[in-house]
Amino acid sequence: MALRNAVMAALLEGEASGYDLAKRFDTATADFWTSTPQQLYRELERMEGEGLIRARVVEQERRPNKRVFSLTEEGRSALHAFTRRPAKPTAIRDEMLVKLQAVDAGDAEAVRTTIMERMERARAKLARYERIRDRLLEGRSEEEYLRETDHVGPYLTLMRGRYFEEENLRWGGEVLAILDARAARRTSR
Amino acid sequence: MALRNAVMAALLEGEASGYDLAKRFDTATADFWTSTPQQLYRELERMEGEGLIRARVVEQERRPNKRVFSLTEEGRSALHAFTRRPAKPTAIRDEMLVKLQAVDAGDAEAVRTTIMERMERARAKLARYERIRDRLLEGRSEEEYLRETDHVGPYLTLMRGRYFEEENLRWGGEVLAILDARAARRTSR
DNA sequence: GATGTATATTCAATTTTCTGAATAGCAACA
DNA sequence: TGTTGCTATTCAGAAAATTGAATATACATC
Repeated sequence: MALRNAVMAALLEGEASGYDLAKRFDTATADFWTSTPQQLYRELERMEGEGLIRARVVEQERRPNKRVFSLTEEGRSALHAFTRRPAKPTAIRDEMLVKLQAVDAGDAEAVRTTIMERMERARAKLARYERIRDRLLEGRSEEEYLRETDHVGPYLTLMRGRYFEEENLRWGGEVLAILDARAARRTSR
Repeated sequence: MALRNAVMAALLEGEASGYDLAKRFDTATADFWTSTPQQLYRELERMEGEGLIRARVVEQERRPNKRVFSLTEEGRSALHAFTRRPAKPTAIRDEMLVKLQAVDAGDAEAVRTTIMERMERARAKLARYERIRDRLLEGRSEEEYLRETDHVGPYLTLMRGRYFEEENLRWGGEVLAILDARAARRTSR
């Protein structure tokens, strides 16, 4: 029942199809909530049944038709109620960090590779976030934007995503240096 | 089946009871993997059945007896194999960020409170991480420690946790300032 | 003497999530 | 002309996670 809150929050930015949402909630792109398409479509069905969202079919010429969802008034008020309830603590699950925790008994080279891949992914995410930011700002400075818009939520969560990935890169660099120094010492013995 | 890898990585640092692990994997204390006691005890049973860990009963005088688990050779090699497999991307789920995403249609005051609570928690976690760090360093500098120890994994993941919480505080401060400025503008209109 | 907190574990039911498909149209590329 | 990739969605089954208990001992505090 937690996914629906994330879905409603996403729909605040405008109507979206299940496919649109699936892209937004993909681990490769999401900055604070992830989900699979299957889960989303099922939840969307339920939410429509409960009147939180409504669907309209958009006929497309060069693509399969799609169902586009938007928030109902009921959904809006459910979302408002959600913002008043206490939030659960952040749930993190990161296999990369489990691997790193076990690096001393594991395959150091493989762990190193995983960290480098993660850094590459962080760079890609940062580039993506930067594009989204540009689209939001529309040429304005951050200060101007925040003064003029009545829609700060997406900007603030995006900011969080940006900081997170920037920090991933910084941390990853330090970790690689430490692992390298260690590997060098080991082979020289 | 992912929890077991985190459990094995934790047991690398020495034997632990289900209760010990439950504390380490608690959302309030964990830095990269969370789990409930129920889940842990069930998984520990299975892992023991599969020979990845072994248990010994410790009789205690002033407390209930406990079963203390340690890695078997089989567990060690399973952990080694895990470090060679590709890691799944980080899974984050953060209701606070969902609330913030929806702040424009929600209760701004409640969202503000949530962020302040999260910052308080970040401070507590940082203090905890600092204590763990001191215990690892034993008075040495970071450089000395990393040169001398053959056990860098826990230090590097701890570093990640520290950076993450520091950044939470920094970001939270900025967000509060922005929300405050917005609230001030709104009431003055 | 009661209440709350910490240790230590277990059971059962439900809900959620993940895995692995399958379908179907159209576009782009070799 | 075949292959791959993107849009768009659905089904079924298995695995994992969450929720809501319950039990028992012992210490500390009011």
